[in-house]
Amino acid sequence: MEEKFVTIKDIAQKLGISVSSVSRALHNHPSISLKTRNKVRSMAKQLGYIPSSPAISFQRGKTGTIGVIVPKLSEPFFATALSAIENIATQRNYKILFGQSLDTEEKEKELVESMLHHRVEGLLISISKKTMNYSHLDALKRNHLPVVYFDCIPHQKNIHYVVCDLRNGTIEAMNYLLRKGHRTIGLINGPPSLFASMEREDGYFRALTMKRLKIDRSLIVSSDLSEAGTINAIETLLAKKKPPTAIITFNDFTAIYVINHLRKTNKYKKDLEFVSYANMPILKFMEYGPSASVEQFPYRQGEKSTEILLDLIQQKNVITSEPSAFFKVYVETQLIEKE
Amino acid sequence: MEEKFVTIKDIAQKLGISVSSVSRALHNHPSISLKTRNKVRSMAKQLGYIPSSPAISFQRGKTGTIGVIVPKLSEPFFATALSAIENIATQRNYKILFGQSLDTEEKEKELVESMLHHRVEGLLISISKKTMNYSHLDALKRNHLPVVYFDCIPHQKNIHYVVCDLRNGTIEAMNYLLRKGHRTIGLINGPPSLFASMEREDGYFRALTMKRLKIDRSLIVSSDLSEAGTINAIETLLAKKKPPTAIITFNDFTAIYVINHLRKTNKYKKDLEFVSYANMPILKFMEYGPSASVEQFPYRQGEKSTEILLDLIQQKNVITSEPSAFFKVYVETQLIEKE
DNA sequence: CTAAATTAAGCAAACGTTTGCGTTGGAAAG
DNA sequence: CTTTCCAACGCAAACGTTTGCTTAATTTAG
Repeated sequence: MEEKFVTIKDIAQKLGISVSSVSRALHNHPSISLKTRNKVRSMAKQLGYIPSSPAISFQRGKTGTIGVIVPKLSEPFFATALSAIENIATQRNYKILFGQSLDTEEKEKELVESMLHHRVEGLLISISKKTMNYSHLDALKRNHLPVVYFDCIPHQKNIHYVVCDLRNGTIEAMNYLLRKGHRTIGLINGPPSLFASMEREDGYFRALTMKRLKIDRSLIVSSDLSEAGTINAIETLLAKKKPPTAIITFNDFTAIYVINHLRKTNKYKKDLEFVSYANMPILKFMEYGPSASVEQFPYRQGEKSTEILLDLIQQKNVITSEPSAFFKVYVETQLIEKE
Repeated sequence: MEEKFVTIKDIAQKLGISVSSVSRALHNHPSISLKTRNKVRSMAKQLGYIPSSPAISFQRGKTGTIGVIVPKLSEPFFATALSAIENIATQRNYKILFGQSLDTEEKEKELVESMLHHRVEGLLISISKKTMNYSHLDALKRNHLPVVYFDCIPHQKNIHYVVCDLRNGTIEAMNYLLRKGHRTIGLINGPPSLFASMEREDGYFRALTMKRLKIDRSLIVSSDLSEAGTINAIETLLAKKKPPTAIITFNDFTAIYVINHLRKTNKYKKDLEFVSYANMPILKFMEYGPSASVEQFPYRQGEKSTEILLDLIQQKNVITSEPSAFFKVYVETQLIEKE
């Protein structure tokens, strides 16, 4: 009744040969005759032998797994990214150990530790938005573990990362609105602490500077990205003596919150235009939504970061005296206009 | 330069004591004096010791991981479910090994095998929609691996599963439409091979039977769930001499495809009512969408199935002669009406 | 003051697999 | 008939950790 897994030892015993021969037979080692090889194979099948990855990992010192840490999987961006990560990893015979930080520094720390315990061969991280202290990430460097950050990256030197070029994305978005004649453009940004917020703001300024237009800082308001916080933000903007005629919002949902609020309070005007980020697929079916959205290609980001990570792992397995170069990949955004 | 992980052997050597003492010291074993215990702890910290999970897993024959296989993570349902799975698993000190079948039987087979290799202690599977042959699942039974299926389950006896009660969900949806006066209700279903399709159909019939209304089988059409296939389906329905006044669609996206198509071809009528399944959060912000949607609680399904699985794993570790009972959990759906 | 009990530690086996090296037996070469 | 060579296989160590059993030193009891 007590089920135990069959080992090569069992096969060896049944066949009256040594374990090393069994091991070699299963790996098609040339020094094993075809006859025994076949005997071993059929006995393995008969007994239902399943090789033990833990034992193999242990003995070779390699686990064949990479760790992935994201804030929250229920965010479509990360779900899509993880989907891509799994695809690439599987293609290259790696398995995924997965964890979510839920945007807390503590859980992120625990996860990183746990990944180290499990001897993942590399780590893909999109860091928590609340992470201020990077000491747990330093531990990774000490252990020379290949790490690639994506989307949400720490403010550190000498790291590999893959991100969207949101600054340029924002410039594109601004140019789109400027081209359509808007001259008073609002920006409902995320929390100022976020790197993503800084990039949007930066792009916003750049676009105006490039066109030699003057900058009104009060057109930038910050939201905590909740529905209530966003409604607050839009009210602030519209209360201005000269309210914006177009607004860039932190993401699609932010835009939708705003538009929904305006419609409910009868303040909605068809000529108030919105541009947001993320380009959710559902967007093109929405009657009242942003007229354009900045596509961030989560799938590509996942793919690219995984490829880099796996390359780094491979590279690590060959001796090299070269000082390592650091990859900084910027995935081009694309402004998707609603037909 | 060649970084090797510090082992308890290293600690033992530095301190001139045995490895067993180090191991016990780190586990606060009573037969180790406080003095050596402290010496060991500080030396471990100083050398940067990180316990090797692979070694521990190997030696104890337990990996502390569960496997999760879903068709596609980019589907929000599975992303949300996996999010819940990870939460529960982490709470109970289990790690997640993750893979996607991409709705192909072959990949699913490979994944199941790989999970067996990795000696996961249990498996959570939502099977591929194209899986017809269950031989790879039988292998799991042979190895007495606890398995809980969720959402998409195989047509087999003696398995544990967690699903939504879509039959009742459909009855609820039907009653909602009947209450609103509709008497000719269409059903755009998914592929007939899907269990989920059968349940919808079953509920559809039941609802009509319960109200002693007559059944018109031609009001049920099947779609491959692509946009084109769905458009085909709606056209079939509307071409009838007595077209439906309300339609239940396989999911939210199906409904949206249909509505979008009707609006584009100027066939949209306000009184043609839609009810769908999934209740995507964005739905309540859509001007033209289903007027109600069947919430399937992916998060709860993920939670529940993980809890059951972990309980099964624990149970397995205590000797029991009782024949195992099989859990069949039906998560109640809820019809969410648009305000 | 000896015997028993207790405390603190060490020894060694075990987990499943891989792999360098050693050992056979027989065939080919001399 | 030796010697050499090769094919085919076995031996044993190693990977890092845990744990049952043993041992040594110290304390307590009688």
